Amino acid sequence: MNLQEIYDKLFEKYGEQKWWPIINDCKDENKKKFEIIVGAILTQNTSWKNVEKAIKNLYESNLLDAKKILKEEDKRIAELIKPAGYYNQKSKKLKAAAEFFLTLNRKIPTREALLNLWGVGKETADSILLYAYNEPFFVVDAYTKRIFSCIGNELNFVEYDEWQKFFHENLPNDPRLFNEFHALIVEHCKRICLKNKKMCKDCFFNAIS
DNA sequence: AGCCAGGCTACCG
DNA sequence: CGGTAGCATGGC
Repeated sequence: MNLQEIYDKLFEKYGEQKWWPIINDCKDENKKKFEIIVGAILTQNTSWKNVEKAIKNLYESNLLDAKKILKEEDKRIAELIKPAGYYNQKSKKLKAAAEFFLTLNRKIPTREALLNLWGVGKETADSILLYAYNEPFFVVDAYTKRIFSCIGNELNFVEYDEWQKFFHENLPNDPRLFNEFHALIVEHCKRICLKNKKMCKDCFFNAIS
């Protein structure tokens, strides 16, 4: 199975995922981008359910806004994002990202600039580029590694960039496809491709790969 | 009760 | 350098 076939199977099974944004509708592109950046940071090693609560708290305190985040005290932000875990670190990360976002002045950030931000590593940088800016960067996370270590060509790259290169070289350069593909991978891993392998018997890739 | 979640940084040898 | 402890909540 090639990547396109794997994508088609997942899409057939789970359909369109519609990840972001969860609060702001599409009226204000700038706010939408910032919400996605906040989500990308808050979800680091954390279940999305908890992140949703944190984002909702920020929204209800009128803090889903770069300028307002910057002015607020770390302690207050930490309190609001508590459900997302690591709240002391993440409140600092949000401030660093808010400051960066404002200096962008509505331009698209480079991957290098994002990686220079404290609190942003490769996966978060690529998530921001792909989901907020619609730039064609394939997001590689623990789920991606788990599923592709198992199905298809049983990939076993070590470095993040090697994983990403494989997807970039074997898929059309289409951000919309990258976006949906990553979301579908996550969905399949939440339901079937578990760490404890308890659901492998129900994996529809078994019969194929 | 213990493991896991849409990682990253700092520090250690 | 490569490896790993620390960060922290909530769901199952």
